[in-house]
Amino acid sequence: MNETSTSSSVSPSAEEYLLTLFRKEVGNEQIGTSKLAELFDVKAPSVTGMLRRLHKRGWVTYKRYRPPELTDLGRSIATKLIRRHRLLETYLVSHLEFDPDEVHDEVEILEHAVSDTLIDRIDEKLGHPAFDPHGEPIPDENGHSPNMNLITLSTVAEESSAVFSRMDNRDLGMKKHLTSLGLQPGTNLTRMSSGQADQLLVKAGERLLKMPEKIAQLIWVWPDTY
Amino acid sequence: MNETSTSSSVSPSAEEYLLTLFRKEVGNEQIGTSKLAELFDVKAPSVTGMLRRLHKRGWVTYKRYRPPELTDLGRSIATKLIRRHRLLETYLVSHLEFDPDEVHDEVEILEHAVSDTLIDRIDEKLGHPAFDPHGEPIPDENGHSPNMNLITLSTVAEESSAVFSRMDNRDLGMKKHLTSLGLQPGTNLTRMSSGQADQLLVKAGERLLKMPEKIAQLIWVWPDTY
DNA sequence: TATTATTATTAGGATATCCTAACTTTTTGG
DNA sequence: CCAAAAAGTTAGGATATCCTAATAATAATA
Ligand SMILES: [Mn+2]
Ligand SMILES: [Mn+2]
Ligand SMILES: [Mn+2]
Ligand SMILES: [Mn+2]
Repeated sequence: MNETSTSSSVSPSAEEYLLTLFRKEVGNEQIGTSKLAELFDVKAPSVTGMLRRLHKRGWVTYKRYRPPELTDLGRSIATKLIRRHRLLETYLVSHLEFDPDEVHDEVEILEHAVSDTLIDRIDEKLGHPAFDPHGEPIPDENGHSPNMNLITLSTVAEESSAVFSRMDNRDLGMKKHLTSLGLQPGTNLTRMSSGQADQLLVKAGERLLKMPEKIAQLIWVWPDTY
Repeated sequence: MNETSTSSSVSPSAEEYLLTLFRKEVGNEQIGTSKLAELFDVKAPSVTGMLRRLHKRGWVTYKRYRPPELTDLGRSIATKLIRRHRLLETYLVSHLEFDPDEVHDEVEILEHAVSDTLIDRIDEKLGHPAFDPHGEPIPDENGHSPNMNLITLSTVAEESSAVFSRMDNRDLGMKKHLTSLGLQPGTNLTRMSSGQADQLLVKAGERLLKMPEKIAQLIWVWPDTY
């Protein structure tokens, strides 16, 4: 049923490792025993032991004295965790007055305790956000990260159109503002020519909007390519 | 600093025991090894082992072959946990569309993972509620439960109103029945005069209900006092 | 009250996580 | 290229939780 079925349950500690390895992988970095030990505030032999267990479970490949790598299974677990983490951060910031800078520690623990059901409700409540309060992409239910080949509205050529995809949602005020103007994910936008340099003219459905260049730089769109 | 300082940290399992013992204590019940084992889905020797650890930590008194009792310290820890539990249930129901009947399992895990900060934010967001969605009292930050001068609906004078607070929730069937009639914790009820002795006439919102005296004896309400 | 049934404990192990001390491999830099 | 330094592993324990099998205490009942 579940394409990424876990088969055995993952402990919070194990989840922490997968999450960390995933983040390193995304950043094209590697991480060894002592860095992991420092990060988790444990001693090196504890890391060696955990890596052996993770390897036995099929979540990482591990050869002694070599930096560990995620397996496909491990990566799929990590992707789900990243989704949880980022949705939770987004929720705490937007619905519970957390500061983006203080939210991480709370979530580092919460992420291991919330059910899929709760995550789904939060996701809905948030309107399926694509980015967390730090601007990091939130993978969807299938583990796919939002397409990062998006361009900003400000780089769309005049007389071309594009589909509004997402905004840098670190700015809550802007989100409300744009929504009130009728700009939502999916809205088709056409950039019209405007005489001014620091101002765009954007057609959104019926509406014709004047938009400051600065705002347009924060709006990510799917260019109409063909 | 912390008047009920824990000194050592409490594991989720230990918390579960304290919570359970607290609930039994409130209900003037005792609970022994095998009931606890059944409740936690472990075998009896695991319970004995845990009770010895809890005793060593000073959270319960335990003499072999005798039912365990909370110490003052254990009770103060449990009270905080009850507060968390009930605030979380209240929040999930009122802000995340959880059904009162499905919320408990989620919270049973969450309660061990949320920080005091998050609990405070939730409490604020909810406006410092005194009762959870099941009508159970929520202790305040100091562990004091709201005054429960509840009376049964059957003792409410005719032509007086009261707020539905809780029902004897050992009877699941009745709960469903009342819910289907629109009676939930928080519902304002007015007892109308009815000619009959063993039957009440109750106005709940728009509805006018006939209710057997026996049922009314199981419904606890907050009388409209002024 | 004597016997039986129920309930609870002890003994002896397993697994997960973490530790210190001692040892090995890899990396570095002269 | 070879000896330190750095990084990583193994050996041997500790604690928390949980298990099965055997044993003991308490409660129920004839
Ligand atoms: Mn984070
Ligand atoms: Mn975490
Ligand atoms: Mn509950
Ligand atoms: Mn719990």
